[in-house]
Amino acid sequence: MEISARLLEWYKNHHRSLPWRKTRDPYKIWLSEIILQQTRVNQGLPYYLNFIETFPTVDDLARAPQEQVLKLWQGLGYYSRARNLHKAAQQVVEDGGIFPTSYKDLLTLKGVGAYTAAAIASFCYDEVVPVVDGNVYRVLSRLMGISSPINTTPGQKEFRALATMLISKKDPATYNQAIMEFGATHCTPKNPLCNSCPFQTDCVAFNMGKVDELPVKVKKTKVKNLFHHYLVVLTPQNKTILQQRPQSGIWAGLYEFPFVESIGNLLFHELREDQVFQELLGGVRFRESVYNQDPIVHKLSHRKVHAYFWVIETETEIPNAITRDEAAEKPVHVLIERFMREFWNITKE
DNA sequence: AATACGGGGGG
DNA sequence: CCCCCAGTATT
Repeated sequence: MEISARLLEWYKNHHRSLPWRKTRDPYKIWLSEIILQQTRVNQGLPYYLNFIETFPTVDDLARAPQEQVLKLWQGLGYYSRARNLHKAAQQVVEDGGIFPTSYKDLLTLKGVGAYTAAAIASFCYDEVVPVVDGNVYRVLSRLMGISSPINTTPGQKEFRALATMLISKKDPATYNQAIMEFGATHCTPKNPLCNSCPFQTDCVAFNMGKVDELPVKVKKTKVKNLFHHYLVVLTPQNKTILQQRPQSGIWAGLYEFPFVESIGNLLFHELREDQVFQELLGGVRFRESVYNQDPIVHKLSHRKVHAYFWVIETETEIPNAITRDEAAEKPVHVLIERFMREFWNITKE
């Protein structure tokens, strides 16, 4: 039997029931695909449900304030996805509220690349274009015994060509779902279920005992250390200060407490002399206390943030200070979210 | 062709 | 600790 036919047969018996598989609404498909970029189903699912409930249509999403979109995205990571999502919704609305209906046209949407365009085009419009995601690389590299690195241009070109040959022309939508689902739940990165695999006799990697060596990836992200000394201002009226991060770079556009960045550890008197501290609190009387003596380490794939939180209780009000409730409305990254949750529970009267 | 961009889960 | 995840945009 053809590869595609066996994949479809496997999928029929083993697929999970997921909300975005019950619809052909391009808005919902698109939203789910953006959320699922570099994100596992279990992590993305609650966000998907929340978005659909808050923004039932692309029009609702397009008209929302960007900050609301970011707030709903809070905790998911890769926040440019949320900004691009919002932008793309506005693109669609400006075009009359109808999504592009071809792979080529879908690529014009912000945040929609080769994978996502193929997913929407096949799922919604039965266009015969293969999805090539992490699952597909893994399944195909093992099945065919291909050791070309999956993160180089020649390697990706090779896998794309292969995927184009294998896709079912009769049912590209289900085929694309099937190969990804097979990679996600059966041909997994670690401990794949080879003993119950419909491709066992054909799988080159299995027959050569190289399942755990494929796919091949060539990279190593080096981690950069960052030291952030956050200034948690508390005024007599129990207000605090949040500031917005720049519109580019890590955590772009999210909010956090003002902070002093350093090369390593810092004593309070050094912190106090820093320009950031002076511009924020110069001339103000306060009482300081450190919230955490040891750094709170927040690890990302390419950063390791060593965070210290200093509580600065001022004797007078500070301009631009906001209430606790107002602060809770701002989109923040996970490091700040966790601190706020702990700290506000502690200081709750 | 490389690098930046989050956060969580599995082994 | 290291790897991976329904990738994309930018340099």
